[in-house]
Amino acid sequence: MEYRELLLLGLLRRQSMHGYQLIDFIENNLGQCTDLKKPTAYFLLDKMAAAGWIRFETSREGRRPVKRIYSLTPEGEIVFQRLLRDGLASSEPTFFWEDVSLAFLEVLDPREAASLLEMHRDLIGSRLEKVRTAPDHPGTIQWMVEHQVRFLEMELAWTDELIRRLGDTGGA
Amino acid sequence: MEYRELLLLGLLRRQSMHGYQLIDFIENNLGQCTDLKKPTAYFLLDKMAAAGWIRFETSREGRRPVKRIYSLTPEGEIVFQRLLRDGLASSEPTFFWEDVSLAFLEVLDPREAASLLEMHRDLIGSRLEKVRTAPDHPGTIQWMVEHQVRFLEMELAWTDELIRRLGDTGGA
DNA sequence: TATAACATGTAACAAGTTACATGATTTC
DNA sequence: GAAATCATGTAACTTGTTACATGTTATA
Repeated sequence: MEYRELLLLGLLRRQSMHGYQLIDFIENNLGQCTDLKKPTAYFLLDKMAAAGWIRFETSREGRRPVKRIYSLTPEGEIVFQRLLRDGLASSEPTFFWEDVSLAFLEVLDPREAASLLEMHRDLIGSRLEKVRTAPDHPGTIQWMVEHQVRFLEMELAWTDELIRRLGDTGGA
Repeated sequence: MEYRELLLLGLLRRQSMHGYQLIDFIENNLGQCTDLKKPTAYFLLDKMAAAGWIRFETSREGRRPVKRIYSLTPEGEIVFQRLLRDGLASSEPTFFWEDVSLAFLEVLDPREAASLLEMHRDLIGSRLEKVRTAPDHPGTIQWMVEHQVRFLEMELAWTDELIRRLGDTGGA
């Protein structure tokens, strides 16, 4: 699924913007939920403009580099509607590659394993705090953030349980 | 992190095997938690053999293609131990790209959105059932599977709540 | 006056996937 | 005799990242 395209189309649908603005919004507001990098964004904007999904007007302030202000075309709206429906109804498997370490946990001394997992838990904890304390977003964008919170809470509880299990083994 | 390498090293550490056997085991036993494809596996085995992490003996049954039976070298053991510890203590952000659709949910009629989310939920439900009914695995490999179960349960509850929220909006 | 922010890109690389190629053996 | 399984790979492609390039304007 072309989620990056969907994201850009959806944001442009709400408001015409230039590339830098889009990237800035995504980094500052959705940085916890996405990771769309600058060159990727510019590349996709070019691609979608070539495909006729978006078009741009150029504008210039002072002698700064020319800005391209992108907006959705009618074809872009159709693509947006399609991607939105496809994305909602579908479900791609999520793999936790980090769990490969979990699979071989028994190799380590339970105490060392527990202390490593405590570092892991702390990292999750600080991410959770960051997402929780972030300012609210308008409309259903907030639901993206909420989902991330639920996920991190689950991860925290799960890691705590693993540490407890290791404690039971090690203490026995 | 080189989780695919860690997985192969860890499995070879428990038992020497040839490539096909490894891939077969991963597909049939860890198919719900990983997605290591055949060419990737063969490529990584070559790479790790060249790096001296594993070595192989060739064996042949009848006139079938020669098998390469891989086993860990002492250097491979060191790499395994390092990757294991790094992987356990670290934590990389998990992004839910599917949630981009969620961010623009308000665009749709709540009833249509709810029915699309119901399809999404059913897909998660059937995945959950599949993981739950899979046979148990020895040792901490089972923890990988358990984590996946926890995750899918969370996803199911979350999707159900979204559908309920949409119902509240639509009914009011 | 140096640094950060504004604004847009290119080029090279990395990782992994898909589709294809090869050929023997067992099972239906 | 056809299809599935055993066993190993190659080549081309896709996707996205990192590092680099360019030049302006506001801020410390």
